[in-house]
Amino acid sequence: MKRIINEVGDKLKANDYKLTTQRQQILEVLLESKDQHLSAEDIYTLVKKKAPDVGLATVYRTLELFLEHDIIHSVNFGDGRKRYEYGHSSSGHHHHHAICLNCGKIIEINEDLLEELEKQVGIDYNFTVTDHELKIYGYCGECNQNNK
Amino acid sequence: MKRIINEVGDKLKANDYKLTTQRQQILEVLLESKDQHLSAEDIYTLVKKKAPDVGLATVYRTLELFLEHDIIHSVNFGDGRKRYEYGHSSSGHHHHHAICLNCGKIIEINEDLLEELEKQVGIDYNFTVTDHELKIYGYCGECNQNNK
DNA sequence: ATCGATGCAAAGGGTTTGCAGGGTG
DNA sequence: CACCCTGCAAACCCTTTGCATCGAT
Repeated sequence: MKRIINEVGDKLKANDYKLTTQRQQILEVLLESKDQHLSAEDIYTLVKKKAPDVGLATVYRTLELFLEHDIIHSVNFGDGRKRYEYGHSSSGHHHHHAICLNCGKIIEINEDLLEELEKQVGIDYNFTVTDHELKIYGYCGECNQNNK
Repeated sequence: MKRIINEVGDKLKANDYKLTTQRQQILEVLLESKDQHLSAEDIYTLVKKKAPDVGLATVYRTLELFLEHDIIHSVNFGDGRKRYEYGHSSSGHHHHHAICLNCGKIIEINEDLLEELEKQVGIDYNFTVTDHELKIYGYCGECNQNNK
């Protein structure tokens, strides 16, 4: 984790931004909760445990900064708030989300069968694809079980 | 269009809801603007042309009602407001959206190469898929042109 | 000493809700 | 006349912004 923090620090410094204490703490929270899909408020609460004086505005401003520098990316599950995850979208990581309509659980999907579709879209619609986001809705195994 | 309106009316009546004048007008706006990705406010403005007395709350409540009855579905492009389209998601229609990061244009994608992925997810994650939503980000032909 | 970064509180934008009045069966 | 539906305004939630202060070069 230390390594990642340093990398982020360097990336920011390269663009004349600082990795301040608060920013580092926010980054730490994100790294400690990978694949948790935290909202800004979630992050705020977690950071407050380390640094009670942090402000919600700082969290928002930091997330914005991280987004601009491709340090994190955001996902929108349509529940009115954005979620944030460490890692940039263009890294080829490309994981998707399956959302259970019953319990709300979010499952990471690591298949990536979309290369072909991306290529096709580029050709058919003259569109240069830089990223994609796939959400799959349905019912998870547990909820299926319980509804039987 | 008349036919669709009647169908919707029947569907609502079957569940003890009425297709009131306002609801019908909202439905008409949605039918007249297919593939336009209207926000609630957009719809409100358009309905106001037909019926200046309509309230924004009614638009929201009607959209909610239509959503519950699978008459429309909503998409979230991450710009802070939901968009609404006539048609339910489980109809096999399944069109996707390509969003230009420069001009914001939204292009309908009608390919559907996701069946295979859906099947795989069902097997690998024990997840019953009912719907999916794909957003493709990048640059449209026009914006590519102009940036050269 | 400068200039970005922070915390607080207020403002903003989209959506929801409480309530009293209106319409329909 | 009962009950749903409506319009209005206020409330709500998440996010952004203004401003004075703080902190690191």
